[in-house]
This record gives sequence, C-alpha cells and structure tokens, in this order.
Amino acid sequence: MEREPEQRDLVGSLAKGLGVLEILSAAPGGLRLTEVAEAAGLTRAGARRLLLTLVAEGYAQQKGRQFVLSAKLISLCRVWLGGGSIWSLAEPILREVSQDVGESCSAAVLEGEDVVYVARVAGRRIVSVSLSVGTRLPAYCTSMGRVLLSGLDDAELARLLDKASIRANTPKTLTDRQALAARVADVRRAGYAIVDEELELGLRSIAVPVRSRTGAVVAAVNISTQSARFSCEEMREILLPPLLEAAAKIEDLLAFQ
Amino acid sequence: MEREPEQRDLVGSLAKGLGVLEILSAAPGGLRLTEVAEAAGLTRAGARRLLLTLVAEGYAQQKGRQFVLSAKLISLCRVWLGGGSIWSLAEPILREVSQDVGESCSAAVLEGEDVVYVARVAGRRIVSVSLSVGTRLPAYCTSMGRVLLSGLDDAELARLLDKASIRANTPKTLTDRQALAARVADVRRAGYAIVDEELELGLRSIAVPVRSRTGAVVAAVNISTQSARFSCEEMREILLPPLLEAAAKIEDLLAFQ
DNA sequence: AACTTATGTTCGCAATACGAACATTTTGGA
DNA sequence: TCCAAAATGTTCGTATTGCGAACATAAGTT
Repeated sequence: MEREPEQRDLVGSLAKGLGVLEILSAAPGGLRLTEVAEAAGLTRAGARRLLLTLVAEGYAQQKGRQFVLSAKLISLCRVWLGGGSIWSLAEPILREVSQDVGESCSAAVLEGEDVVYVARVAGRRIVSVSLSVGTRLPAYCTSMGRVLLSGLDDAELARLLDKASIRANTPKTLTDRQALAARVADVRRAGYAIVDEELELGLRSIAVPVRSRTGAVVAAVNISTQSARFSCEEMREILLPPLLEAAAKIEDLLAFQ
Repeated sequence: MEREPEQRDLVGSLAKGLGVLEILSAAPGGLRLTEVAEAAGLTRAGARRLLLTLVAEGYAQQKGRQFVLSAKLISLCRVWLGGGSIWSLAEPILREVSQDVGESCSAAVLEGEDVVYVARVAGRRIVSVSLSVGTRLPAYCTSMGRVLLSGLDDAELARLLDKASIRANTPKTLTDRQALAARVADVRRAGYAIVDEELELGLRSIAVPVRSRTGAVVAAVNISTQSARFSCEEMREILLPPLLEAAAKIEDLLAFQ
C-alpha cells in the first residue's frame, strides 16, 4: 500500500468536501454558497450539499447565508495534540530547555515543502519570535526544515527542491538548489543545522533531528533567537547541548510508540 | 436554508470520511486499516478508500500499515485562527451558551483589582444586564472576579485584597477581607463562583475559569441573570454545565497560542 | 517452512451524488 | 415601497461513483 493509489481507490466526494473545508478555513468571516462553489470549482448544488454536510457534522455553522467554520476543527486538533500525542508529552521537555536558555523552543514536522509547528514554548524575552502551533514555514530556509530535509534520501531531496517555491527572503537566503542540497548534506553529516538570517533578518536558529527507533528523522526541535543575542559559535557551544538532550528525551518517548 | 436538511441533501461519503478523520485524531500512535474499519463501522474496502483519500489529500500519512494523522489539520487551524483574536473567535461559543439559556454571557480578564470585559453576548430578556466589552467592574464582588482571584496564590490574593477599594454595594456585599479570602478559597476548591446580589440588588451570576495549557487561570466566563429568574441551586444545575463546556472550548483555542 | 492474519485488487452493480431546471427568497436600487 | 436582479432552495432523472464480496498477495508468528 506504499504505491500511489489508483484514482478508483479514492473517494472523490471526500476530497471535494475537504477542499471546501480548506476554503472555509481561509475565510474567517465566512463565505456564501456561491462564493464557495466558485472557489471550489463546483456547481452550486454540489457545493451546497458539501456545505450542508459540514454543518450537519459540526464543522461549520450557517449564519443566514454565510457559512463559517466552527470550533469543532479546533477541538479535533486539541484532541490530537493533547491526547497523549508525542507532542503533548514533549512540551514539558521543550519548556525546560526554553526556561534554561531563555529563548523560544519548538518542534516541527515536514509537510510537503514546509515545516509545520507541532509544539512551541515561548521564551522570556520581550523581543521574541511570534510563531505558533500550526504555523507553516518553508523548509529550505529554516533550521528545522534543513534538519528534516537531511532525513530524506538524495532522490527525494532533489525532487522536493526541484518543485519547491524558493525565494530570497533576505540577502543571506541561499536560493541555489544545488547549494541547498549541499547544505542539507552538511546538516546530515554535522547532525544539526544553524540558519542565520535566511528567513528573516535578525532571526537565527539552531535545530537537531528527532529520530524514530528505526533512525528515520521524524521531527526536528529548535531554539530560535535574535542574532544580536547569540553568535553562531555561541549557539553551537551553549544551545546545542541542551537541544540534543531534549531530542534524546523525546526519542525516548518515541520508543514507547 | 435554516431548516434541518434532508438526508438526500447530505453527502454520506464526506460524513464517513470526517468520521475516519475523527477516529485518527483520537489515536495519536496511528491505527491499522482493520482497526479503523471497525471503529468507523465500515467494511475494510470502504475504510481503505477513505484512508487513502485522507492520505492523498495530505491529512494522514501511511507508515507501513499504520495510518497516522498528519500536521495538515493543525496548519488548517492556524490559518483559521490567524485571522482574528481569541476573543472574537470565542464569541460564537459564548453566543451558543447565551442562546441556549437565554441569558447574557461574557468573558473577562483580571486587570489590577478589576475585571475587564473582553467579550459579551446579550441575552434575550427585556430586563437584562447592560454591560459591554471594555467595562471594568471590581473583582471582589463579581463572579468572574472571584474566579480570577482564585487563580492567584495566597500571597498575591492577600496583597490585592489589602490594596483594593472595598465597599458595600448592597446589604449582601461581603466586605471583610478575610471573609473574601475564604470565599475565594472556596471558589478555588469548587471550580466556580456564584455571586448573589453583591454588586447590585437583583443581579446574580455564575462564573468558571478559563485555563491556559499550564493550568493558569487566564480568563473567566460567566452567565449573568436576574435573581428572580434562577435560584442559586438552579444556576448550579442548569447554567453551570453549558458554562463549563464553553470554557473548555475556549481553552481549545488557547492551545494555539 | 507453514500457517494465520492482514491487506491489496478487481469487478459487477446499486446507490449515491450529480446537475439542470424550476421555484422561492433575499437583496439592492430607484 | 416596489420591482428586478441575484441568490438560494428544491426536485428528479440518471450516470457515475462508491460499494462490498471474493480472490490474490503480503506480512507476521510460531
């Protein structure tokens, strides 16, 4: 079942319904039937059925002619994150690191060409990184992204970099695909990644992999800070050891799954 | 379109697929095909199609024979939440309670010795509580205030009560600082507060805490009503359950901060 | 290696989802 | 306020989609 499934093995109505859910999630003020139909490329009748089903299942609410996403999606995420998931168990570990070094500490997984934050603990600085659980960032120019990419084999990495949207966020952003591949190979060898103002000027972070029992890179953890606070060398000396320790503790938790 | 929709207006495959998504969200370690089929009350073939579709759409991943929810759902929540403040998103939750019980429903945070209203939904009564977002009321003699004070430690509570301006608004107002501290301790133990005509004759309200992930009391939600309409006992039996449910839903939103 | 369990695949078919057309409601402008 | 336009609701014939059963294959256990 690792192969690409045949189209006949998929349920088109479910795919369409999920598409409608995504459209609604990007419209916090709600949308009207016709707007949803257009956005989803469906007829009114088709979109109406899907919307009514989302309402009936509790994922959306109807206010007059507006369809608005309801908080059920949030509850579902909460169940997943909170229900003894690895990420709820990892959070105290991240909190300890964050309190130890005074910076924000996060965990993320790879989703397509992005990383998605699955756990985050804020640091105690006033000027601080404002990212949250659920935030997506491009993998190619983030420390956790680099670490997660280092867990792919060369063919997968080449394929992903080939298709990725790559742009220079700052003058320091590495955008050449071959140079990126070489940087990821460096990360693979070194066992950690430091990204220095490639996502945003002033933002520097260090990440390490979290591995499953089989050695696969399943997540990354990082510490993000301001480049004014830690040099790259200081990150290596001061931030890397507690980060490696946190990753090891999270890996211990993974051993039970 | 406000009527209950006919069954033929709903898409059964979407409903089933959402059911599978919910089953996966409650299984952080993942499930096998047969387990999902049983949990969803579907045949293997049916469950397999839905699972493959969730995988194809990015909501799940297949690791060997395990199907695991992916982080896409979380990033969808982030997109949705990104557009507004927590309290604007909490308003529909308060509205639902308000419509259910017919009374006004509010949320507030602690500022100094006052509570400050951050969200409010009016009830449908003609004689009704006329307070607004931004309104400040003294914490010591309001239900939300009592709940918020119950989140302080004893030293903080003593300090605040010592400095607070305390006066008898009605003959029922508790003004003795030690008696107030004891009442707050009661609230801490009980997990809710009822304030009975201490702010204003005829005004009775019940409040519960909203807690952050770390368990800190960060806000309170309440239902305010006329003492002619609900006895304290009825408040406990009729108003407390929906209020606790609303607090839990708002706490789900807080998980994303 | 043999057996059991679990999953993958195929195919006939019925039920489900579909869209078009008409009916009704809502909205906006004069 | 009235009317026309826009939006949504409803119905129904039908084609397509999703279905499950049966067989094939793979994985796990002893």
